[in-house]
Amino acid sequence: MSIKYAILGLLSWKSLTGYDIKKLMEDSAILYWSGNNNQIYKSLLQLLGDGLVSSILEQPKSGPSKKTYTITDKGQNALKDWVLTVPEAPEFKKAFFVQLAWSGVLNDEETMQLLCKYEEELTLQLAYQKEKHERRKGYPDRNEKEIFLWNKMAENAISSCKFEIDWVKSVRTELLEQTKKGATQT
Amino acid sequence: MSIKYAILGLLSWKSLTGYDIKKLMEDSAILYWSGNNNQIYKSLLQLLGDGLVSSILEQPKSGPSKKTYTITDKGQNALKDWVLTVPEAPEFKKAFFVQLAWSGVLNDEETMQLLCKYEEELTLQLAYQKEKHERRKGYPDRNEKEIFLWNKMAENAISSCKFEIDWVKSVRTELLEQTKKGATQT
DNA sequence: CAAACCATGTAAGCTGTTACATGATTTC
DNA sequence: GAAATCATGTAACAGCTTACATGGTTTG
Repeated sequence: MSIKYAILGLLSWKSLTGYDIKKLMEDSAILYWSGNNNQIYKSLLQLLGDGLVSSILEQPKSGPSKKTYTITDKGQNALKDWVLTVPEAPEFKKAFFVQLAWSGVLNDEETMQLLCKYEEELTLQLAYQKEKHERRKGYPDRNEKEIFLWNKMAENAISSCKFEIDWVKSVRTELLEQTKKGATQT
Repeated sequence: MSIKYAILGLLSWKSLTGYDIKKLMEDSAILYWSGNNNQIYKSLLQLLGDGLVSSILEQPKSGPSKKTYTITDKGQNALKDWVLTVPEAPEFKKAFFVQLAWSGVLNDEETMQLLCKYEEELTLQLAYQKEKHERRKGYPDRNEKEIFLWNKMAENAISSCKFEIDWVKSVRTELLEQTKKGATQT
């Protein structure tokens, strides 16, 4: 469950509440989880049970009570150990490809419309990623290297979208050419 | 559960057993599931319950008994309806980025080694994708459009790997330059 | 005074993986 | 005769999402 290490990483930057973590995850291009309560609050309890974080309950005079979590030395070590583990290859889950795979049941116009809709989704996604990158609010910037890597990763997210848009555009134009050729031949 | 439609799609091509489907999924770059029994056999039972497929139990004189599944008219319609639904944007789950995000705890050499290992994983992945594409055994090729699209999708899988490799290479060289600069300045 | 936000948590359910269980047949 | 393949299925569990439940505070 690498979400635990995502949380641990955020806490290595500064002490946070569950709610803070939720917000940071929602707004992050890199920490790709949805930021739902269930996972976050459960993970925090587990981290606490494992002694990787400690918590302080605060009861301000005004406002709701909150638990602030802080990483422990044991947590810092666990994080470093995990960071050094052999990385996994990325997972590209392109559900649309499953759809496109069976587009044999469609006519040319329907296929084109499907490709267009995919491009629209990607364009939305791209705008979303760019916005996240430009806001860039409330994220670690402890040193030059960290700033550099976070920027590079955000750029990667943006370029991945662009790459996919270019791909779908090329498929559309090539498909159009094929259709024309087929029409003139018959 | 889009795996049901992945299965339905395969059955729209030809009648298959659960075991056939398992093998096809394992070897496919597009149908990204692991091809585990649990999901496939359960999905087939559900599809049967919904009347989207029919099954015939065969008991050959030699060899194990097998159930061959065939798509029904209702199944064909359900597939086409699903293919025409609004596509989702792809999910890029790059677990490595979570690791790299907290590489602030590492020194420069450790960071470099981490990036190198990621590149190795990607290189393996690329070879795997290429091999899948070259074998290209036992997949639908009902018409020119279908062949074209399947090729384009396989190329996309390969190019996505290449894109990621290029990214990690550029990060490595830029990071090396920064380290040198920092070293000469101090 | 309604909507949005702060803040914590729980319940139910879907998706997906690894591993287990069984048994026949084919290949080396 | 051991290992791989064909063929079906189940059990246990990890991961993730939506929605529910509660209640105070701030903003428009």
